Amino acid sequence: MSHFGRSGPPDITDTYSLLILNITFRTTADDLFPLFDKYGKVVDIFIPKDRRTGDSRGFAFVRYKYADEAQKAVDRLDGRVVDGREITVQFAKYGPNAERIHKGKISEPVPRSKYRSRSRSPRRKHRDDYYRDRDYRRRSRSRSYDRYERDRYRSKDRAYRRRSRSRSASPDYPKGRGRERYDDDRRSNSRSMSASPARRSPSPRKSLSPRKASPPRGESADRRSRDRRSPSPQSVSPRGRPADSRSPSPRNSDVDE
DNA sequence: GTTGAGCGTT
Repeated sequence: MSHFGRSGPPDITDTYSLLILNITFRTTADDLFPLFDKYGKVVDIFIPKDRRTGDSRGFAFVRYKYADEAQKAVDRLDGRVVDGREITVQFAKYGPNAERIHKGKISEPVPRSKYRSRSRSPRRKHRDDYYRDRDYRRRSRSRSYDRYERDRYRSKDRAYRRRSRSRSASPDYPKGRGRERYDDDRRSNSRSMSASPARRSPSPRKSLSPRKASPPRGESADRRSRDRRSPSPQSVSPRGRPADSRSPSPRNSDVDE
């Protein structure tokens, strides 16, 4: 959402995106706009928000009209304290205009600024090392929203990932166990769908009227109807993965992208 | 109400 009032990405014909990291969770585009607009022509500012709470994720994207201005903003705003937090400004690596960056001469976001000491962020080195790993995985998965949303939705996963990368980078798990858990999840999922534990009545035998007593056939039909086709691509089943090796169903091209 | 490595929307 741009704070310009438009829906979706505006004109990205000749815009350079900057990634703003380390911003506060309360910082909005309105707060960043005047700051970045001072150093150049800001086309649009976009701050990803969580799907659940709608709160900022802690980083923002600022699109500049010209590269030189963007570069200047990076040098000027990188390390600037905003709302009591030191933000990190750098060129966006991935995005709708990533090609533009590659085509341009800014393909190297490496801090060549000699006039600025980078000794304030020792964390940068770590991120640089992780960049290739994450990049490789991202490219391999070819933009998977299911995994992305799953990771974002489970705060526990986030903490785990954070810790794992900070301590040891070898979160290897036995494959056999994974398979077992997968089977269990599948069965559990199927069971939960039919039983509806979330809204299960305390006494389904007595409370419900005999007529209203749901016939097992109706529920089953409903469940299968939903199971066959995902109601919405956004709310895909948490553990429900599309085609699997054990599911010999002919996949269509509509599922992919 | 919390959290702090990261990469984006109709």
